[in-house]
Amino acid sequence: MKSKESQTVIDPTTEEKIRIAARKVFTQKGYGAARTRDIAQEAGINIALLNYYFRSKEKLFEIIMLESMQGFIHSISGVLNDEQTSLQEKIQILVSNYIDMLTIQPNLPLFVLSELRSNPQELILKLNFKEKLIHSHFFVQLQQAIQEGKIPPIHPLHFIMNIMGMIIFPFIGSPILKNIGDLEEKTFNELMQQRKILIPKWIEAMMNVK
Amino acid sequence: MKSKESQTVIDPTTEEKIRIAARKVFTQKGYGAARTRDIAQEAGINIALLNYYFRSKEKLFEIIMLESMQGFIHSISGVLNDEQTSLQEKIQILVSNYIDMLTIQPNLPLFVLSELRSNPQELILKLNFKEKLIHSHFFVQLQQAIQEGKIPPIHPLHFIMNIMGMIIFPFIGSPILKNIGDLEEKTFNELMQQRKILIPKWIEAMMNVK
DNA sequence: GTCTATATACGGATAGAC
DNA sequence: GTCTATCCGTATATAGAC
Repeated sequence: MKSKESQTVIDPTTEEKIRIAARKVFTQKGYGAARTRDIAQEAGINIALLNYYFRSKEKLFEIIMLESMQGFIHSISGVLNDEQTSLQEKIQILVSNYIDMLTIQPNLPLFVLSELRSNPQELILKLNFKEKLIHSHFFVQLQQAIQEGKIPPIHPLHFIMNIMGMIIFPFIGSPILKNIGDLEEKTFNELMQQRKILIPKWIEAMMNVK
Repeated sequence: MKSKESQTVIDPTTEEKIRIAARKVFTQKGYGAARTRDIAQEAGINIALLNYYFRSKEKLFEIIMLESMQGFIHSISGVLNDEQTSLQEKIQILVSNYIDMLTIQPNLPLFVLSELRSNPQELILKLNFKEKLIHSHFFVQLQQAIQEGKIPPIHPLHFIMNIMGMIIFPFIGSPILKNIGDLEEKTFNELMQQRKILIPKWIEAMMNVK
């Protein structure tokens, strides 16, 4: 007789099948446009069962959203808090990991950012994004570099905006960018791979601008 | 007796009131989550009248979307095709104009980019984005600079991505960024004003990276 | 746990009076 | 042109059988 543990490896639980389907549909369409019918169909079950497990579309959504963001935060907080690496090394690793993640889940940023606008405070506060970043080793190093005059004395948020913008924007804007550059999915991904090396160099160059 | 022309100045036509309301609601919520009831209420009229003028939610949406994107394209194509300005000058003006526009309409990019994902081909092709950019004086200058070795020989799209990312991302990510940086609307906008000067410098620095 | 059938609510659109 | 009242399809959620 199978234990619940082994089932999760061999064959997804019904609950997991729903989770997976929900993540897919929600990230593609957003909360408002997603239909529980689509999720149920994608999971190979029916709406009644979906509600049996998750009570409502809204509850299901909250769980998926929280999971997505926690997964993201978890994946970067290790890098941000590694006391053995320099600022430059952290940026390199961050850029590389992030681009790999987005190559697999290119719709995630637009989904998260869209929903954050509707829900503003709640989720952001719950995840305590701010404290996690500000108290990270990365942020300390960044401020230190500014104080030591190694980096121009501008608001540290400018650097965060630039790094995130250069990494995330291509994925958010991919429909336009692919059109402009006549790119297939494959070529687009090759450009993203190039950016793993290029972005850290660009950021370094920026940091020397006075 | 007022002519229709003078009415549009003194007091918006009903049709215009609906347009304005629709733009507001659509950009805030996206097509799927926007309710015609909300639009009607925002415009101070009722659904019947909305359908009287625009036949359906979908038709109204198409008009708003087209207007938004045409307005945007029109506002930058002048800059991109000014044969009197250098590449650097174009970037300066572009960044400045763009940031001013987004300060007024901060929700526009997320709206457009979200909808483009659902509708992929249709709108992008209709607007002929690609041809307009590729045949612009800006793009010619960019490629020329690469050929002359003034800029590293990477895909020109990388620069487009960087410029757009640095300008647009802060607005798209503003809920998170404001939270991280403990920023009020006013302080956020001050940072955006700073970026009008900073971004062109950063781009110049990047372009010298080999 | 999982299904079918159904209640209930909501949203877009129209009919028809003024 | 503008309104009120209403229709009808669709979406979420639940009841109840298996």
